[in-house]
Amino acid sequence: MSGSKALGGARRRRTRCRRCQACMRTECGECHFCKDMKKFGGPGRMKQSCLLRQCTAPVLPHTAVCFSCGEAGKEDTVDTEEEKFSLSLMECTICNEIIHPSCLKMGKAEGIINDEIPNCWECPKCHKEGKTSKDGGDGSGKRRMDNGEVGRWKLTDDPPPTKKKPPSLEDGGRQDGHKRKKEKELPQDSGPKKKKQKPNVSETAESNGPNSSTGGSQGSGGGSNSTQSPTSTASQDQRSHHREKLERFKRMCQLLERVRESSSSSSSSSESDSESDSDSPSGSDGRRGSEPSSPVPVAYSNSARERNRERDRERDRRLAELGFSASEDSEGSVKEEEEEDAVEEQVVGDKPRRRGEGPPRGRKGLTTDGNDEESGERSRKSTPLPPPSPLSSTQPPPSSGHGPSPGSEGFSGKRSNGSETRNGRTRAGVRDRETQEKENANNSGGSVANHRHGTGKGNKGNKIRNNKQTGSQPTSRNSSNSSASTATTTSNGGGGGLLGPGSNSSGGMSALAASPRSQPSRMAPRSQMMKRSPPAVPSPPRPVQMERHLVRPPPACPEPHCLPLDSGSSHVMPRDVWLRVFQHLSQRELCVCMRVCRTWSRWCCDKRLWTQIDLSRQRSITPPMLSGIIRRQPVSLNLSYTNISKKQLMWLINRLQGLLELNVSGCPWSSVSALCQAACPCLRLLDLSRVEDMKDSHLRELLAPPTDTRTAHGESRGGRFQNVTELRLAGLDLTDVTSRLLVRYLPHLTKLDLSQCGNITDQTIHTLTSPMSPLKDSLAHLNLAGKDYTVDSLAPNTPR
DNA sequence: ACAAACGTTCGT
DNA sequence: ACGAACGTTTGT
Repeated sequence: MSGSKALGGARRRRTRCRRCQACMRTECGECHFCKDMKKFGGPGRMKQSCLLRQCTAPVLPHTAVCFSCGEAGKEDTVDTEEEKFSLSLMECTICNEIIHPSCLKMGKAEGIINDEIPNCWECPKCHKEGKTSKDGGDGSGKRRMDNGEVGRWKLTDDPPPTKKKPPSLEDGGRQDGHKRKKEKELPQDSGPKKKKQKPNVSETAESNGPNSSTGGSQGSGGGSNSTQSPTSTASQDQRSHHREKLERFKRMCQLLERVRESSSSSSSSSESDSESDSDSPSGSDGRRGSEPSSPVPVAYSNSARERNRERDRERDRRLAELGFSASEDSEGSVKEEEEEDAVEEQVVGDKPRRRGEGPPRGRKGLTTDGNDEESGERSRKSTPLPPPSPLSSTQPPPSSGHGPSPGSEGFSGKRSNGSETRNGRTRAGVRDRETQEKENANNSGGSVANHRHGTGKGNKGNKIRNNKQTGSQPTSRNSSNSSASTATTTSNGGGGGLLGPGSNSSGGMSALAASPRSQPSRMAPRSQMMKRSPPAVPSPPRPVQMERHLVRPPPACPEPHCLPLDSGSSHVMPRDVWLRVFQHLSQRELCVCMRVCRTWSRWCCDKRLWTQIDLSRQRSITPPMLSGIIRRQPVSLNLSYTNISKKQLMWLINRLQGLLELNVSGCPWSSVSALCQAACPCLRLLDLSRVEDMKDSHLRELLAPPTDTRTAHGESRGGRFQNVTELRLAGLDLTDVTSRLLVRYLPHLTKLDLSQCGNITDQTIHTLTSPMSPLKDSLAHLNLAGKDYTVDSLAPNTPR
């Protein structure tokens, strides 16, 4: 049973935070999982939560307790972030142990905090041993997941498979025996419980496992000897488990995408933030504090006691090994940052790092996310996405956006959340800053990874540094990474989480912001990261698939209001003034600025500076670019003449619920068709000019409401883009059929561009201006250039 | 005790 | 690699 526990404690499954937007949302009733629910008329076999309700910051259950002292998280009892961090329960992604940083003998500073998930880190012990997620130390050579992903966050890992139990249940209910049952369970039918072959193994494992494993060698990884074989089996298993988790996430993400349509109501993006709830866990804290020592987890039922004993023993051993002690903290240890920072900072002059407390703690930061993700993606797989490409292309430097609050509609809401997120993050976030920063950095770097973590392989050594760097100054990190220190990291993800694969990544960044050209490198990614706060995203471990990653928009975290100088004083120009200056810079230039110093990096991520993102004519749209876009949550996105794939576009659109303007002109219909499965409730401007192979039928698919009525949730009836007021269809091979579609599905159209549409005739004009047309009054601008029309047709209502 | 839903395993 | 199924864990 508890096999899993081998590690630290039992592995605890995480539960929803209940605070993030996703958690607060209602079931869509349309996704696969909802449809499976009995409440929606399904069989109830899948037992999965609605795709739109996937918690972005799953927390440790209230029953989770410290492996060392057996008590729950107590962060609520203290005020400072540091203390909160020390008293909160942290779950190691590698060994799965859940412990109070303050109960570690080793310096807690050595741990690498994973911002993406609350209360998640790579414990000092594992970190020290080099176990990274990936590499693991485990020695494993084992399989681990392959990717290394492992590292990332896992929610829980252990497979508890153990339990066997067949009790059984429900089955009866199940009617049917689904296949599985049949097979395994056959014997009993009713009972079905499936599986569990493991019993044998597992049992042994469990029973023994723990012992053996734990005791034996590993101790889960973690602890015990990691050195030794840390995980040998256990670790491996765990990893695999991790992997699975990750995969799940991916799936979810994918599903989300698919589902999205329906979801119109809420958007994914928004979620982002909120989650952090960092505390959530904390919330949990409250939980029991009881259990003194017995670490044993609740869960185990059966042999629990015995196990417990064993566990205790193991625990002790492990602790001993680890050097845990009941209370020591060692915060002190931090040190490191310096190096890293040094580089970057020097460059700029920023110095900020310490803001927090002396030792930087925070590592994390989410900062990286975007990058991380990206990198992660790449590194890991690339499958889905197109290969990273060099951004180089020509691209116009976009002008910077400025719109003040633009994003508003969509975003605002979301963003606001973002802030929450922070809060949530608090843990992370807060800590971050202080303590965590360092850690974060790691994370971030790594974080980016969580997923990355694993990836981070390279990191290990660097981790801290990187992390810190990243964490602390996201942006800078990039630079640093790329440039300086980094090299090392860079290679893998190390450094990068950010960039990930070196070249690409850099490219990515640049792409986003600047586009390829010159700056090749660095910047971009991180910039977004800056935000640091957003913790949790469930990021999919996997690198590649974009889908999985949930890229959260940068939280609006509190930013420094002044620019600290080396002298210790602050620059005379306050943030507001600097922002005014930044508003006059192009995206590319902003990217450059972000590399200057941590403070600038953060300032340059101000949403107001990125309301418009122009990636037109970029040869390739890379994962980093995509996540960079998501993080910035632009109000206006120009993807014209890019080779963005359908999958990428779908991924993007589903995460930009606040997008007001979208330009996909010149893109192939095969990609643009992604919009047929998306929900863009806020979209006001859609530019479909010169979309390759676009026909009337395609436009119908695009504008018509989702077939699913259900999905429609109401709005849809008006059509997927019913709120679009400006539509550009220049240069398309459309016929008069189109006009009927417009009249029917775009009732609020005020500007229409039909220039260079050779097959449009007077009929279109008549349709648009007929008494029955809602457009006869609303349409204020109509461009029919490049076409011959009769004066008469234009005469009537249509304003021209 | 129950509903929800997490994490794992199985079948394709 | 995916998606489905389902045991088990969590929170009420």
